[in-house]
Amino acid sequence: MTRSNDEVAARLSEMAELLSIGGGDPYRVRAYEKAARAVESYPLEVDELDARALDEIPAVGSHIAAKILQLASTGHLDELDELRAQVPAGLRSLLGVPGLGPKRARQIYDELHVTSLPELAEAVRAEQLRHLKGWGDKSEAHLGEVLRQYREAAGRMQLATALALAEELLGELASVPGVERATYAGSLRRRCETIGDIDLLVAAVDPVPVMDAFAACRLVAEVGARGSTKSVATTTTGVQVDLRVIPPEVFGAALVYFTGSKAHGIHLRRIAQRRGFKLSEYGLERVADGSVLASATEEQIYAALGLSYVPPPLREDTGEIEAAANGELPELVEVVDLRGDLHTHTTLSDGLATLEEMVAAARSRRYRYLGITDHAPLLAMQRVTAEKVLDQRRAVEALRRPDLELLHGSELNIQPDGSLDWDDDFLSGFDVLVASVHSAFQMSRDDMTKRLIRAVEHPSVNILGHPTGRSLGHRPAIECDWEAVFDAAARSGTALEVNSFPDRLDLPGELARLAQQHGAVLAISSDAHATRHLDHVALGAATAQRGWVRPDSVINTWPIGRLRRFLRKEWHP
DNA sequence: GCCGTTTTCGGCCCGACTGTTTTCAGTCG
Repeated sequence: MTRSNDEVAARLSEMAELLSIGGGDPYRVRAYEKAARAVESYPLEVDELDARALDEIPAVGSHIAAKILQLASTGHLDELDELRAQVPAGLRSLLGVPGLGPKRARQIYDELHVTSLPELAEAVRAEQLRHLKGWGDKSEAHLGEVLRQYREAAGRMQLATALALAEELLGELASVPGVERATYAGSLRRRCETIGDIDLLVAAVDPVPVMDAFAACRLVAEVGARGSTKSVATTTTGVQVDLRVIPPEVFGAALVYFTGSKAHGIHLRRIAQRRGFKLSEYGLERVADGSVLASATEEQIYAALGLSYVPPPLREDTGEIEAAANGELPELVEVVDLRGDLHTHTTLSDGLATLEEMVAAARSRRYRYLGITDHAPLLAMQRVTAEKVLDQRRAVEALRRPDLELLHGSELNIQPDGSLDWDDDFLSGFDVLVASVHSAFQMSRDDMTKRLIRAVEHPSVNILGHPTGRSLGHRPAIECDWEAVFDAAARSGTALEVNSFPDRLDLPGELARLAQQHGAVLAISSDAHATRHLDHVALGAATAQRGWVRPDSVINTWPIGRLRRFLRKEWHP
């Protein structure tokens, strides 16, 4: 929530939600939703724009422009304040529950006076919902299951949210006099897909000015506990942040300790113990005489334990310590290795940027190639037709330049039986095809496996898009025999996507690792629906790192010639 | 509330799925 656009978009979304609960004009609700999305992904800072510049934003007209101006100058919105007064606080949180829309949220409030998630869970337990009109025991039981999953995810934020928050705080702490280093540790540094709380580490001789600056940070709402080396704060967005101030000479040891994971740390300490050492957050010591072997840097500590340096995303005790001992850690793919992006959208389907804008953004990232893969017709909410797609292909041809290869493609929909949009002849006309599951997520494991294998084996399909279909904190992964799918992908020269969208990160790291072990290749893609979304590949690359993925396993690190041969299926493992 | 080779009003994303119904309402993507 550091960008003004994110804050404005959040207010516009809240307007939409409150209007929908209040039973307002659904088209007006949608107008606010669309405007929120457009603002969120707009490349310029909206609080620096005047009325005319705001009108340039798609889906923002004169009314919403005026509201953004009011927000920018006063920090609040009259109409939103009025709506908040009309709709009970807490009722909004019910809309976040999958399966509960405005109508049912309103119904539950009106008839059962439920205004919060705990009250909703209680109503489910008391079997009150099944008596409401349109409800039965099945829908009530289903809601109970959804609520259970929802509770498990609660209190954790997405990786991207935590990164932005941590970087903002570190920016303020790094400029405090006496600070030698400032970084984040914990699950955030390991690039876990969701983050519970944020751990910050600062190297400084005197902790007092650092703690003072921390308490004064714009994003810090209150400091709950403060000791001599540690402060615990809550941010304005309700996130817990632990700050530890460490003497510079033991910073490396502290970084190892607080980066974890717990299992990785235990394993390291066991190795230290066997060698007659003791490892703690203060350093690696010889037990016999208390002499310090290493403490200032992580590299020194791993080296003193006879290990090569273990990158944080690998520190889960899933074999990385053994590999480090044998000098067999993999070279990991990095975001700078990516030469292009093979899954992006434009205004032809549900993207917010035009083809020309996406191409310009790819060029400014110095990509060598870009795949344009708008949705195909079976995703009914879009209005894509074969004619529009062919028009787009001509537009792509016209934009071709030697510095940036454009690949014309589509994101197809895998039907329950594994079939795809369009016939084989039409499909063979594309340069790159992503095939994804967008519907019927609940199938038996066997049927789902057959469905995915049929799509993966289609001669024109190049990439299986967001394979598990999960939405973090919202929808679980589909049930499937992944090893069978990965084997089929390896055989047929189809890549598995590591989708970089913050609420997907799909494949997850552990499945990406399994895919690579089965000889399949991967594609790290942004799934960008706006120019700024292209940056999300940093999250995808981090997720791939957690899966031990090497650069050579990722098709969009390859030069264009090799990539084109792969896309034409002229590639054999 | 937005938007316009259907232009300043009257459209606006539409088909599938689920669970409840007996013809449909609500939700989702």
